[in-house]
Amino acid sequence: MDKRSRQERILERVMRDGDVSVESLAGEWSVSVMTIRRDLADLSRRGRLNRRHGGAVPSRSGIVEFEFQTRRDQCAAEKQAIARAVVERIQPGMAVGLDTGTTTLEVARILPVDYKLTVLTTSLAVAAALYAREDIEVVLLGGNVRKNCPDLTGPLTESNIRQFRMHRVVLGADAIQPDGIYTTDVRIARLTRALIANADEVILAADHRKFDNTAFVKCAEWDAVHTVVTDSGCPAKARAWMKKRKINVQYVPVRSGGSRHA
Amino acid sequence: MDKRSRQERILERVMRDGDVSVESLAGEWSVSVMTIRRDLADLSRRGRLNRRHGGAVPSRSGIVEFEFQTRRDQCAAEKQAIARAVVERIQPGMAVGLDTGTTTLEVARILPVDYKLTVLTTSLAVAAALYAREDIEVVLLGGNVRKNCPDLTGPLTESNIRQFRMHRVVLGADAIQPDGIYTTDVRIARLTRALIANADEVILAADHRKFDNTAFVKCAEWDAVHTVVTDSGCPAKARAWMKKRKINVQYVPVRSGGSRHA
DNA sequence: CTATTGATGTTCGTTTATGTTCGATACGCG
DNA sequence: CGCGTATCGAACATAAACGAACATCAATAG
Repeated sequence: MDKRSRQERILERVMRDGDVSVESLAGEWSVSVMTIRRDLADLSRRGRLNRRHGGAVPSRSGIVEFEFQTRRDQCAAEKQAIARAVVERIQPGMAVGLDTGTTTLEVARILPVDYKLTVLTTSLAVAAALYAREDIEVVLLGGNVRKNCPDLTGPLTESNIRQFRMHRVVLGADAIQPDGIYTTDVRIARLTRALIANADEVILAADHRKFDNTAFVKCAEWDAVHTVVTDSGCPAKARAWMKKRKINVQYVPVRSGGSRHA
Repeated sequence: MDKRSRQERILERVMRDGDVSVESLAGEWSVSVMTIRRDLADLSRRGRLNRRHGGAVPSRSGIVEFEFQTRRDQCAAEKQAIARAVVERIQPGMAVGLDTGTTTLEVARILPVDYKLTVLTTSLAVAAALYAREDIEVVLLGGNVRKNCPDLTGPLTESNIRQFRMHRVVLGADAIQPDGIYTTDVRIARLTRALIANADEVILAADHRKFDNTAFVKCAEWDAVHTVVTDSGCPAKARAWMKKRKINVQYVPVRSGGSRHA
């Protein structure tokens, strides 16, 4: 148990139990009380909890609202396969806009080397993934950092997007319905519309689960989307209405065991 | 077992076990710990896992960590002391601009809780550090992600800065001379000037080593700086010319043995 | 064959994480 | 309020881990 994970666990316990004692924490991982004291001092300094004599209490008085992003990535294999199909639609030298989300993040991770791409994104995770890439120019579109989600939104982001024309824009989505694409956050929806308005070609990358989901905010009509890339788990019903509407869809085959070996 | 496949296996183990130690990995393929360390540094730089003292843990998508991969921070103690002095000059409700650099990052890390601050920054590290803070609104000023340094520069950043008026701006610097403040990157210098132009009060936070350094680009004249916060290791010569110029300086005491020059 | 390159191992000074000691401080109780 | 006890944190100590620099070896190119 290293320092960082121990501090995370301490936070979890503080949030769950309301208050914790130095002694009990020290016992839990068999470390000295001094180590725990240092952890608490650390966390307190960063505003994650409040120190008390003998222990600590949650920082926000009573309100426990810290969601740890423990939710595992459900369709990891599908997303990787989709990402591979998406990058085939990206040519060297292009300016590519990457939306926020785990699927687009997967796209960022497997962008081919030496394509001399310019990537524009609102996602801090995408920026982090591409940060070390010498061959890619990364433009982070400024804005307000969203809580509980590592990305940028707001009027600044919108006006920034309008300054760039992109050859490709890769969109994620929370829900896909016959009447359009949906997301759960109105701020994200505004950005999605801005991205679409400034893209030559819009690619929607979404695993099959998105076809069963519902979400609040419509962020695009179908005529704005040029290509949909999804996996072969896409329900027949969805395939039917997409075919009917002549939507250009690519179904990526996914092996049930996931992708092995490279 | 070549490097590439070994790194893939490392990733598999990190994902499966949740965390791994350098030692155990080294044992697994009978390679030196240095090789594993290099592998982990590699993978960490690409965002595939997060480094921990003694090993590594999975990088959960949604958690962003930017780290300065530059050389070890030499004046860590001084910077922390300086940061403490800087935050005393920040009041609740303020809009604070934080320049890029390790000193300003330290300021971000110890910003008091429940000050309801708005922090504007060009530093991805600062944004990542404040990301979890519910009580702070973080605005990341968009721009091009600089290579080898987790921050944003370029015309977009400059025009973004001009959209905000800040109560305080905390600057770092690479070199401090009698005729002004210097930095090594002309892009950063442009941003520094923009920040100064939009700030009510400019605080220069710099450890004593900066007074011995030299750098290429002048980014500010002395009349633009309202306060300098440095540590007590500041050379007498620098103290003299700052006094002569009536520059408002705060010398933060640093515990014994703080500075170990070569 | 030799020069070059990339991966790996080795050395060594530095940093980090943790434990221990001890005087100062805070708490609880009468 | 005063007292005893628990807790605190600065200072010191130590072992492990770290990474820069250098050395070595194998594969490859010229």
